[in-house]
Amino acid sequence: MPTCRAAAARARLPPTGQSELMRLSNYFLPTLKENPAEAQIVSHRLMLRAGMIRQTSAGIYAWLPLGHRVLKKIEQIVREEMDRAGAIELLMPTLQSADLWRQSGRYDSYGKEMLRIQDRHEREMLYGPTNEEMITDIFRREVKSYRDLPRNLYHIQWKFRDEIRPRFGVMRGREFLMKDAYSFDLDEAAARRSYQKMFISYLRAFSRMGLKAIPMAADTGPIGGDMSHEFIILAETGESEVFCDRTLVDMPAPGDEVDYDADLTPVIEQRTSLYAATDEKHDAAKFEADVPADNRLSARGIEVGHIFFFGTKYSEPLGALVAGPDGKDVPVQMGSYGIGVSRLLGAIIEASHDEDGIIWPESVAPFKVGLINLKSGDADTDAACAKLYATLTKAGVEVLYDDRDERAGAKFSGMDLIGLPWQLVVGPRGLKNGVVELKERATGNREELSTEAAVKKLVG
RNA sequence: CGGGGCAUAGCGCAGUCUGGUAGCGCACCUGGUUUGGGACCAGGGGGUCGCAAGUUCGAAUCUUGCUGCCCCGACCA
Repeated sequence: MPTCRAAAARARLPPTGQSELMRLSNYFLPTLKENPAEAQIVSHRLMLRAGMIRQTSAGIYAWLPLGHRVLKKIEQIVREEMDRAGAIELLMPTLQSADLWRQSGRYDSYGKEMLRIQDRHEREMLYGPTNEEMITDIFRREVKSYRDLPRNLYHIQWKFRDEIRPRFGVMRGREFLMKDAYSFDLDEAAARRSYQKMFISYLRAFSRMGLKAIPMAADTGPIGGDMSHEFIILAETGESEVFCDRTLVDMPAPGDEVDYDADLTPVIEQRTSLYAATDEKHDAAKFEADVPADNRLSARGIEVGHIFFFGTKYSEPLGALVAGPDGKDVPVQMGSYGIGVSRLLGAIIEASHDEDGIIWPESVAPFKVGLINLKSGDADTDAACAKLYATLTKAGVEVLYDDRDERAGAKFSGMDLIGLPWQLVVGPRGLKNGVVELKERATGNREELSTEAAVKKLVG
């Protein structure tokens, strides 16, 4: 009965992602005490120091285990919010054929940012900087009728744009992970609804990551109108100058009760009626006329998402036609919606850190709890830690256990650096009195509790 | 792509001007003392000084070329 044996073997494996390997003594977390010279901004420095990434070429990074965990968390939040809004996940390749791009006319117009490659047959290929052509191609082959609309297809895939000057770590890398969604509708009114769904979905996704993202009017290119927004996180190190009504900053995102089938216009107008623009779209006169002086906020921001409607820009040249109710073929109305997944790590750190290190919002933290054994080798302390580790892990709490034979100070500062939301500190002195210490990274608040109370607090 | 800078041990740097065969701090290894906020003592390992050519008795150091990385600008999720 080989199947049974296999099942039994599988049952003995630890649950996904959580095992004894999450002991720091056999994990892979190369932290740095000093700042690498090449890192200029705080998020880049902290990501290097916290052992999250290492640069392999200009603007190209390897994701070390800690960084990889955060990347996956962010990716998952984006995925859940896309799915909730009715988008459908697929996965397109990173390498594309030049032919498609010739059809859309972008092969020549895209310029040197596009990384062009030849295969062994000297066929022209490219490493995709985006996927409008490819998704349109996939769509046009299969969808012929308005009855199959609307559809919104997305993937989360690595992109490459050969930036002239990559900088700021993962905020402006050449290779980056991006979620890009593409909507297909019969007419512009329907396309507007698709756009609105993404708008709401973005507000929710960023909010779940602990970010205050502000939608700002963006350039719509040849189409015009109000159908393009950038989602901006305010940060000193942001690349663009932004202007908006202060009210927008703390406006809460739509909650779980949001109904994507209902009319979303009021929710969106609540935001778009207030002034918000990046420097390219900024109109100083309008800003002063529309926004009371006290509410005028001019700051710097990081673009973490961009949504836009572009109508038939690709469907027409690529021949993505569907039959309407009248039986006549029309090009589909399309929109595309990007989120810079890898860039978000930098953005979150820019928005959430202090002089000691990163402060992860719980939803994207690589682990929820850092368990600190203050005296590895001490039988009682080891036993207490092992028990806490097992209990928490069993309850589904992600724990990174620092069981190394290091001094207390090194463990404290290391944990502060990597920024896990909670530090559970266990030492012989406390155990003698039946207590452990729980420190909240964000506030620095510490409290002494019984192990049971600490577990309850972390599990609850 | 234009302007500027840097390249010496895993990280941060000195040594280059004035050529004589490589050093400091952190990290790492061994032993000991320590142990509640990045310890101390002693010993030790690790470098074709980015690459190539040239000048010279001799090059990390001078010359030329190349490469990589960083900063400022134009461009972008």
